[in-house]
Amino acid sequence: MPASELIDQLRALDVQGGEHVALTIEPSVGLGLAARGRMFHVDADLVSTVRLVDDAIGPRWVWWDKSTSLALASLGIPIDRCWDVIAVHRLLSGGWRWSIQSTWASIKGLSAESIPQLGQMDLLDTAQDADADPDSPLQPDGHIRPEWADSTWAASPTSLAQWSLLALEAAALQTARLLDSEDPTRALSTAHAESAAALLCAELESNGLPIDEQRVLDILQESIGPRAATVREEDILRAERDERVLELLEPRQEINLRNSAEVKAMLRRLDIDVADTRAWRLEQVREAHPVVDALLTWRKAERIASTYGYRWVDEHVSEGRLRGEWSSADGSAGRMTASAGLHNLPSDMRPAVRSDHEHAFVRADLGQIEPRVLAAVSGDSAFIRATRRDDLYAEVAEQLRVSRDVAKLAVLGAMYGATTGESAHALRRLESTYPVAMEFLAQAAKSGRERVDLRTIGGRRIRLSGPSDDSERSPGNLDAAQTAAASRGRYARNAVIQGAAAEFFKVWAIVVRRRVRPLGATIVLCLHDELLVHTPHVHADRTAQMVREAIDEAAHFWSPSADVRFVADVSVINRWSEAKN
DNA sequence: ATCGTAGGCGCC
DNA sequence: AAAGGGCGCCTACGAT
Repeated sequence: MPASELIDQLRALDVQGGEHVALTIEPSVGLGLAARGRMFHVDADLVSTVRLVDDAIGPRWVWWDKSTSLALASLGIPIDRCWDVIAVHRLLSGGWRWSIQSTWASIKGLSAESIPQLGQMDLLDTAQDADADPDSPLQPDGHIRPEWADSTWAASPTSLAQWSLLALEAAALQTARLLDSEDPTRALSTAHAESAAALLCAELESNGLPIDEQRVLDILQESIGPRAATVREEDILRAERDERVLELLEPRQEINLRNSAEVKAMLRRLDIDVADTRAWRLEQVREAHPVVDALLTWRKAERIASTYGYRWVDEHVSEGRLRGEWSSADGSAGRMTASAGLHNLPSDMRPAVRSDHEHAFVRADLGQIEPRVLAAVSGDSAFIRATRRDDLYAEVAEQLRVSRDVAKLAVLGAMYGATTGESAHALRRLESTYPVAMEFLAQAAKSGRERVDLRTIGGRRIRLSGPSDDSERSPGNLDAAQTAAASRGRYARNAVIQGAAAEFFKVWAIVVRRRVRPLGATIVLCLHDELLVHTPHVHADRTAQMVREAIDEAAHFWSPSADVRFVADVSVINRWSEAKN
C-alpha cells in the first residue's frame, strides 16, 4: 500500500507519537508493520515509507533484533525512538546469548528446555501438528517456530507483518515487567537508551571507520616488511624474524618462540627465573641477557604480523573504511564490543584513521568517568564534591593527604578490587573520607562473593548465581573456593561501576547521534569513554560544541544526582593520532 | 578435523 | 594476607 494510505490507517487507529509501532524489514521482500493489534505490509520498493511514517507520526519503532536496524542503517533511514526486543531482554536478564526463540520463551515463561530447533520437527508429536496453524509463527505449545526465528522461511510482506505483531506483543510484556520494577521511569529510560545504542551499533557496522588504506600499508611495511607473495615466502619471513632472537642463544637452540613454556625454560637455562613471560615481567629482566630485549621486540612485531597484518587489511578494510561487527551490550557489564580490532587498534596504527576529504573528526573522551559514575550511583556527598574538580584525583589526594598517584591508585583499586600493599594505607583513608561510596563497593563485592545477582543503576542484571565449579564444591578445597569467591567479589565490584559507566556513555552517544545529524555528521567509533564523530569540516566547531553540550544533557537525563559533574576533552582533528591520549 | 582452554597482548 | 576489571584475537595444545 502507498505511504499516504498507511499513514491514514495508522491515524485512524489513533496511533500517537511515541506509541509502539512494530517493524520488520527484509530489504528484498518488503516490510511488515503492526500497531494496536493490527497488521500492515508494504512491498520492497516502498521501504522508505518508514521515513514518512516517522516524520508524520513519530512512533516508537519496535523490532526484534539487529537485522531490522541493520536494514534501516543500510537504507540510511535515521530513527531516534525505538525498542529492540533482544537488547531490552539482555538488559533485563543479563548475559548476551539470547536468541529470538529463547527471549520469547523467557518473556512468556515457557521452559527453555522445550525450545524447538530446526530439524527436530519430525520428532514432534504428530497429534500436536494436526491442529497447528502452519501460517502462524507460533507452535501450539507457544514456542516460536525455529524456521521463523532463523529467517529460513519464505518471507512475504504478510509474514513480516505477523512477525512484527509478535514483536509488538513481546515489547508490551517487557514494558509491563519494567513498569513493575523498583524505579519504572529509570528502567524504561534505560530500555530506550539501550535500544537506541543497538541501532547506533548497526549504523557503525554499516558505515565503517574512515581509514587511509595506503597509510595502513605503509605502516605495515615499516614494522613487518613487505607482503609475502606466497605461503612459502610468508614462512621464510617468519623464520627470519624468529632468527633475530634465536641467533643470540649460545649454544644455538630451536626454541618455539610462540610457546611460552619453551621460552620460560630457555630463560631458566640462562639463569633468568620468571613466573611467566609476560612483557611487563620480562621488562624487569631486560638487562639480564640480550635475548630478552630481542624477544620483546619480536613480540611487538609478531603482534602486528599476526593480528593487524596484510590479512587483517584484506578482510576488514575496503573502500576507505574499516568495518567490523558491533554489539551494543556484549559481555557481562553491558559495554559495547566491536570486532576487527576496532576496540584495540595499536597506537602505531592510529595515524591511518583519517577523516575524508573536506571532513574532520571530532574526538571526545569522558574524563575520569568511572569515579564520577561511582559518585553518582553511590550518592556519596563528599565524593560528589570531588567531581566538581576537573581533576577529581587531585581533590581526593588533598582530602587523603597523599600524593595524586597514590590517590588515583587507591580509587581505582577500590573499584577494581585491588589493594596493593602500597595503597592499603590510602584505602583506609578512602573508607573514612568517602564512607558511602566505599560501602557501596563493599556491598557489591559481598553480593559477588555470595552469588547474589546484582543490577546496575539502569537495571542491567549482573548474573552471579550461576552453577559453581566442581572444584569449589569438593570438600577440602577451601582455597579454590575462596579464590573463586574473591574473584567474583572483584568482578561484581567492578561490574556495577563499569556497567553504569557504559549506560551513561550510551546515553551520551545517542544524544550526540541525534544532535549532530542535521549537520551531516555521524558517529564512527565508540570506545568505552571515547567518541569519534565524522563531520563536514565546515561544521566541525559546531559539532564539537554539540558534543560538549550533549554531556550535560546526558548527565541531566541519566545521573541520579544533579550535582555530579561530568567532563570531556573535545578536539577537532583529521587523524586519530593527533589527539592526546 | 573440531573444539575449548591457556598464555599472551592490544586497547579502554 | 594478598588480591586489577572488561573485551577481541593470536598461537599452541590437549581432549573429543
